[in-house]
Amino acid sequence: MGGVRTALYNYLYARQRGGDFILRIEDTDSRRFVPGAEAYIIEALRWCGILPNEGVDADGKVVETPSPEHPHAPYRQSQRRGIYRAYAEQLVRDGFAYYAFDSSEELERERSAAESRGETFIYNAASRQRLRNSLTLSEEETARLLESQTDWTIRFRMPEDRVVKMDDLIRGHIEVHSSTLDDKVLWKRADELPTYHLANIVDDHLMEITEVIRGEEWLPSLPLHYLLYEAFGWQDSMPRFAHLSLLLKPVGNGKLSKRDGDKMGFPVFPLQWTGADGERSHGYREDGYFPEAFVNMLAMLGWNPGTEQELFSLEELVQAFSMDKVQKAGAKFNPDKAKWYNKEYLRLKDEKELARLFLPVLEENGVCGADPAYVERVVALIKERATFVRDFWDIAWYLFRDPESYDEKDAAKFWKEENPARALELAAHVCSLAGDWNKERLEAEMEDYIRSREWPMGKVMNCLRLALAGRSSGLGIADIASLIGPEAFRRRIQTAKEKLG
RNA sequence: GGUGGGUUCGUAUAACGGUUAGUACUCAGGAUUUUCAUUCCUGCAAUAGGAGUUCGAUUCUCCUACCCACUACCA
Repeated sequence: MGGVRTALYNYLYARQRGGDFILRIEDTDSRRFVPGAEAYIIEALRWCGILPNEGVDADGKVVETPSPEHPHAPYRQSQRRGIYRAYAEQLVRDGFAYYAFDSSEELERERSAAESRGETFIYNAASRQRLRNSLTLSEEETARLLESQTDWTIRFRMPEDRVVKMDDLIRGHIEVHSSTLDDKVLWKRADELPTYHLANIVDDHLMEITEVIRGEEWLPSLPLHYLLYEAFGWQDSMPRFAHLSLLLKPVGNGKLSKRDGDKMGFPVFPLQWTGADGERSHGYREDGYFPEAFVNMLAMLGWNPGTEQELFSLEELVQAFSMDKVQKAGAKFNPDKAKWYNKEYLRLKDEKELARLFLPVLEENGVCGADPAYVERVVALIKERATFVRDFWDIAWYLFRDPESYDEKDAAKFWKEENPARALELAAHVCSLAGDWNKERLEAEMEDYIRSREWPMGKVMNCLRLALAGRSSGLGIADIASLIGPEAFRRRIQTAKEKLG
């Protein structure tokens, strides 16, 4: 959800300003490769209608070289691995980076040693002079190690005493002192791949990125990114940054996690996702949410239009979106509001579309070959009672099949005294009516019949509903009768007479 | 621990330094209805705490508290 929201804000911002929304896959950690993840992202964006107009192809085709449709190809960093090393070495040459030969074990030792002293180990100006790197080793030794070892890295040489001044589109001006930052690894010899920081800056530059809208977890890296643009001499074309607050769990503290959804019964993924462990997580799509509702809900989580309008189409969002209305604080996700949005969108849909979506649900429940026109009439009557299309069945199953049993509580409450007899008499009268069985006429006839006899309307009607629908709650009797028609009406009355007595 | 970010009803949010602090969701009542649902009406409920600036602070400044993120050869 958080990822979709970030993508959405990027999309809205880009489209509003006539820019391009580019999908780039940042897969520089070979150990964390997840099969199917990229295809999942593409499909999720497509379901949401948040379409990148440049980037990896939707069909997963591998684009190797730039072309008019793919001016900045390739778009997977794993396919771009060849370009990063030269940039990293340029920084070494210019004195902004250096080769580091410390093994993970050595660094681990440093960390635990610092911890036992109640301090935190930090690889920067304060410690790099006593560690094994090209700044402390001789030129010959460095050359030898570069040649003989395969696990060295290139680290950024964080300035010792600088105040890094930054601007964020959402948070305004921010300052951080460089002494609190560390010498981040930029490139790893072991897998010939850059880390996020290097790859991101190089690619953003090469791809002519003008705005970076990303999650708040990146804010602490922003000074490093500023310094990298500076070291490359690209500060004039540096993109503008906006750091979005996180999506928080509905109750308690902390960011939204997969667990929260499982526990409270709401999806946290746009689409159903099956992890490597075979565990399946719910998706908004599979749970019956409309993509428009999902997107609308996400848009309003951390942004507001400044008006009281709550329902926005994607196009309206493109028009209305503005970065200065984006909230700085994290937003707790509210599953009830998500449902409310779906309900609103459901009633906005026309009957034809809803009937089409209802058909498979009917088939699942053994109703095959339903007449589309009939289903449309049903849907028109019940759509305001539902949140999801799948609710239709619970609401209106008795418009497709005869009840086989009767709710015991309802029967005990209504099927007593002289009311059943009256209901049956009324039913007989209705059956005797010749001509058109339309709702208005049936309603008027029944009302007249009951009123002229001074019967209790509710009690009699509920007996009829019990006979027709198997329970006392539901649609109006005239609605039910006009829909199921005289034949089914007679049959159900007869069955009720036999079964309920 | 350090650094950075954040803080208005339970939740999402609104409010040129001047409002009875508004709206939506949820919840509770009521009206309408042949029941249920819808719809409509009403209600509950908030500026984290403390200083300061000001005639006046939700809004500006500082301190405190609390929350979050980061602090990897992950992104």
